[in-house]
Amino acid sequence: MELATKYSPAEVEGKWYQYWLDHKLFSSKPDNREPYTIVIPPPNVTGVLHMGHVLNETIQDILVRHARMEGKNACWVPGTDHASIATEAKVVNRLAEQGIKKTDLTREEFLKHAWAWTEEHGGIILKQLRKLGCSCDWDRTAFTMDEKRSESVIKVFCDLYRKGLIYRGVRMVNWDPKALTALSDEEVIYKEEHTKLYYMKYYLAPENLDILESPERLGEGNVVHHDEKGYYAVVATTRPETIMGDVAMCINPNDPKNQWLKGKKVIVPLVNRVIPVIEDEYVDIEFGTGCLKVTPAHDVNDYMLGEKYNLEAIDVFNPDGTLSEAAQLYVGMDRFDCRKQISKDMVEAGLMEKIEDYDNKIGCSERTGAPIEPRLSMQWFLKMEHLAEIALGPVMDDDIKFYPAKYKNTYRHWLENIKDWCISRQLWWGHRIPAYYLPTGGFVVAETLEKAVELAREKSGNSALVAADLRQDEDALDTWFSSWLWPISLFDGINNPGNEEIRYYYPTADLVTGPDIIFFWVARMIMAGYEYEGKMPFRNVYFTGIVRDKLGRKMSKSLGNSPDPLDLIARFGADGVRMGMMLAAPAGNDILFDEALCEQGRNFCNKIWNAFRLVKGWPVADLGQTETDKKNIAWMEAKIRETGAEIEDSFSKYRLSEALMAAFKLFTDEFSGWYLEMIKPAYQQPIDRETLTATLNIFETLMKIIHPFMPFITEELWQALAERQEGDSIMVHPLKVEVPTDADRKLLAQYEHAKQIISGVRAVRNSKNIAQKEQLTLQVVDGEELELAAVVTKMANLAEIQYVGKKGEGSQSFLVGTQEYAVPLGNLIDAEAEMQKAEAEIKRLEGFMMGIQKKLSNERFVQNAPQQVVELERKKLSDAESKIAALKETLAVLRG
RNA sequence: GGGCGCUUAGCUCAGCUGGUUCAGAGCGUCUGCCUUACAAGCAGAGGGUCGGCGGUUCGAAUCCGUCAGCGCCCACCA
Repeated sequence: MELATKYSPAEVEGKWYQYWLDHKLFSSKPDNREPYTIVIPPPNVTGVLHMGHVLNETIQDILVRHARMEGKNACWVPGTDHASIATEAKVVNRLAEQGIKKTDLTREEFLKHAWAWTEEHGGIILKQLRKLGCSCDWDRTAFTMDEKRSESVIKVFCDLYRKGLIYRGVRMVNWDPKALTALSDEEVIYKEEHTKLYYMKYYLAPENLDILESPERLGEGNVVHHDEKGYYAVVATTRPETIMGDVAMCINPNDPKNQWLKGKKVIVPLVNRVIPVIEDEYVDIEFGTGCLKVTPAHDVNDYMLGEKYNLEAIDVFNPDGTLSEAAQLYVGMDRFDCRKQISKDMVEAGLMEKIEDYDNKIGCSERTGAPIEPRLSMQWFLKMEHLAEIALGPVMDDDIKFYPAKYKNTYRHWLENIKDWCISRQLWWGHRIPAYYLPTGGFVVAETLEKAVELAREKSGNSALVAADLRQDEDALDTWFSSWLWPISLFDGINNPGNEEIRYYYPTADLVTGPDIIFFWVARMIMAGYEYEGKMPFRNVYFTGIVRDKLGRKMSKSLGNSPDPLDLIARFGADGVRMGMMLAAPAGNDILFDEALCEQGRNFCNKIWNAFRLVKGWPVADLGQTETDKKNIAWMEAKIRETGAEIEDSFSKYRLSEALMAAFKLFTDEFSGWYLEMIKPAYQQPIDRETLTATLNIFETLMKIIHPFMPFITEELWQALAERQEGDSIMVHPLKVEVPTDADRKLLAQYEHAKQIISGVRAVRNSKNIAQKEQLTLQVVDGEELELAAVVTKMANLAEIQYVGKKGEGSQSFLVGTQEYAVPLGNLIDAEAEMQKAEAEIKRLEGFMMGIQKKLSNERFVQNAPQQVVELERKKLSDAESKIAALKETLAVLRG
């Protein structure tokens, strides 16, 4: 069999993925093995694969495949999220392109379009995951809006309603004027913006003017403004367009500047409405002028004041952010246009005291980016107190472990300050709220229309009531109201409590996700988990970082710095991309992604490939095995146990990049660089059968170790290493994890010493420009016989090893530990340079010794430090002494 | 305004509860090699007073304080 010198992933990856699918190798059914479960964070159904997914899904696949190689029953459940607001926005946009307005459609018509869009684009991303090698159990593919999941959501809503945890009411919510829906607090992101602070004049009402005939009588500290038109207070605001909704002015009762305003009335500029001055300590005396305009309909704090002082709320905006009839002025104008206009009008009318630059934080919709409008509206809420309570302890007590643990703080802070969750959205794409309004007023909540009718009859006492009399709530539920059930609903635990699957797979093992959705999703899944299963939804949460480019910038379409994952896979292979991504991904940090890392991944594949070519290319013969090769094999096996233990340790800490690096070095350095070179037969000479067999076994073990990271090439080579049955796969042959023994450690140390001798000889070669082919002599100076003489001879290409009392003239020496070795080179030696080197080294060692001597002569050190440490220092000292002695001898020889 | 985290080689990072010659790894760089597995490779080498200052200690990259720079999260100052 002729093999190409370069590995070509394209020919290999598709073939094996199909093979895995054909033989259902990712499929999982409950059995008596230990389960290992991961539920995928469902990507948006209409999304496409980006680098963030590559990171996230690669990590999950590594964990799943690793568990599978441990012999666990690994189950990775895939699926997609309906992403209500994002998808609805996309559908609305597409309809707009066709000249169709959403408002022209009925709910049913719109949903038809939305489903069509979902069918068309849905699942693309799942197909892309296959290119990456993800070993999901595709038969379990779910969708947050499929039948089972929808049923679960509705059931949970009804249950929470009956428990009294869900209520409906008019509240101040975050309104997205672009998407025309309410949002939860978590969907609002704050952006720093340069805005203006407007100082507006609120004239004193005429009936109060008499009191101010002699303002100086009001006492010290009052700041009273007046101009030709009269006396006025100044209000600073960032939102002049809301003055039409002003119903009061508020001052702090302890504010000396504004004592004169107590009990007075002022006139809203332009609007000319007379409003009272109220007093509340909420007002910050230092900010602006200490006068606050109160607009209960358009600010959360003003709303609170309104509640407290029983003020009217005048809503001056339409849902889309234009001025409403209630505003009376600027009706129909957009809120931001209105701001400009009103500012201009007030300046012209002499009602503006001044305008200052001001940096402000503006709340914006996470999805549409539109600035949020605080708005009073009727919404559905979920009470969070109880749920927060049951979700806090398990994380703080590490029943659920967070990696990195620092997110525990974030989590706690959120839960301890949690507010009720606004779960209704004024959208059509989503789970429709199962509340039904009665013709006579009031509503019932029920899983089905039939049940609703029943309840409605009871409630109204009208037994003639039929389905057509009921009107279902128009709103849909927040997407996260379905996502939070995901680990349960995937195993149908809501509809079918205690079924075999939920009992077997739940709690799941690991959740891999970004810290940006810790509140949206992670925390809420924990709540739902304890509320509905009485157990955690997952035992560990691995928070990934954000994928950035190598300059540390976030990847974004506008910057054009986000590579297309499929393109990367085409160029480097999926294994190469997976490795590149993982090398860049230390746990918990942001990922600075660089294509060069995929190159390293590709190169590693090539390395593995060529090692395979070498081993497979050797002719075999029954020659009998040498003792040296037996020992070489034992060493390699010990090395595998040693590194294997390290890798397992890294896995247990979720330090996957470290595990991968260890596997990489094991294969490249130890196996390819040392072991294969040690056992390699001379050119065109056969290898003995025993050594070859052992080597193939070692190769197979290495493939298993690497498999979780690079599934394709390891399957390809595993299949080629021996005759395999159709349907067999590397992934159903678990890797036995063994622990290194004391004998292993002894052997490893022996080889380590030998490797250093070999490196020493190579360094001599390098410094003297001696060709690799030229055989050298090695002298062991005043030392014992080398245990691995044969290995050293072969690897360093020696003609002979001599044991000498003193090294001869014209040789270059080096130390391994305290043992001196020399390579005779005749006239190649530059005595002068050698002497200089030796002298420099002596000087360094003497300095080193002085430090230790100082330490050892310090009585407090000798007394206080552990005996072990003191001993070590003494050994360092004696080692240094003997090294210096050897070097001095070298000098003596060089001097002749 | 609160809270958290980070700063170690040119780059990206590891160094756990202070003590092995502890200052490390990968990549990059430099030098020499197209040595019949692999130039997508091999061999070798150079490179950091562990952000600054102060403290605790026999001993600090590691613990404490402080300053500087960077980042993240939370919060109703209009």
